[in-house]
Amino acid sequence: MLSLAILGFLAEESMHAYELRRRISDLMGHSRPISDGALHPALTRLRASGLVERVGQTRGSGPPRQVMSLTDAGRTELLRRLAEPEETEITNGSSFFTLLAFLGRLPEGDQARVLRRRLDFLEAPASFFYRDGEPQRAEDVEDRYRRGMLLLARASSRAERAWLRETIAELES
Amino acid sequence: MLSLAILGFLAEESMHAYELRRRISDLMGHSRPISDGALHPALTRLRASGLVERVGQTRGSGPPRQVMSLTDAGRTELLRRLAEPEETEITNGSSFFTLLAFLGRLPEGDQARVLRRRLDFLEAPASFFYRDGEPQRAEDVEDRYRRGMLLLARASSRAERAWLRETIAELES
DNA sequence: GCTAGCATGTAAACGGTTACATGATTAG
DNA sequence: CTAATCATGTAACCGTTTACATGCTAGC
Repeated sequence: MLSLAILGFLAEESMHAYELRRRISDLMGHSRPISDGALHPALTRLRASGLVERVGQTRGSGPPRQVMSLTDAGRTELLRRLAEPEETEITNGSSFFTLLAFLGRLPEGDQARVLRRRLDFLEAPASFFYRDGEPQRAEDVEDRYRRGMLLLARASSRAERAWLRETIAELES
Repeated sequence: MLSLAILGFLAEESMHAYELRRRISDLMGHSRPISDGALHPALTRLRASGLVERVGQTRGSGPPRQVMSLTDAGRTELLRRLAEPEETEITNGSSFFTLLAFLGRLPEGDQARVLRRRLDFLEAPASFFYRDGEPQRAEDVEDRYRRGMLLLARASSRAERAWLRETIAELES
């Protein structure tokens, strides 16, 4: 998920690790900035796989500013990961949102295919708060907070489904 | 987060690790069941801290069925963690939802205090998609998917804030 | 002169996933 | 009889957090 965000942002333009960290934090919004202990090792792994390159701009003293860029292999890998997301990247809300942020880089047909996978998942009965095959009715949940969770989760799901249908329709027109 | 869910469910009743796993998966809904490699070590840690006890029901052969129960220390710790959640448990949506599932165990005054913390967080300008101190307008976001993310995140936030205000008002009446 | 923000990195500890290993019980 | 589900656990691997360590630059 972090590596996808790195590839995605570097596809837009080359930048320092520090700038990358700022953008990734902005994207996730809410939760606190990702740590250096996550970012730097992730970049090291991506460099080791040949997906990311870096060029040091030496300064008078101290460590040189390192500009990170995507290699051709990195660009290919980004498109592959966007076009053929793993099951958990469809299933897990925050992973899917990371994917969405860069989906515009794909050809429109591929975009629609990914959106449809997410829609199918959200429409599947197993997806949300079913009990014995029947959708659980909010009134049947005694606890106020469990009821609240159910209502909020359903409202989000409904809004996302509406947006997905609309966007798929736009892409197909 | 996993340990909180374990303490919360065991406060309702004693049960096997297997049943615990089923309930935790149901609670999180969408994403796949938590793995044994997460659950068993978590239970071992909770036992080591004296928060959970287990009693083996020996069977003819094979490993005995282990019934897990909360100790008094475990009950105290659960209430403490619910009443004084850490910043990330307020900030991170899915952590907060785990907390919510067991919030009803707290005295109502404490419940309201926790809900207000979450509401304050959601109302803070830093919370969602601000740009240079100004709320970012959806029309200004060129990319269709970034715009969608913004709209969906705002809709969820609005719904949750409404529910929080309503619930806090109910608790205070 | 100092503080906040810019900038890069390492190491230990922690917790989760995946894979492995085993066996009982229940329903078709 | 056999597949699915119930049931418990370990070990290797992986990525994240937290803490540590360093130094530049711009504004007050």
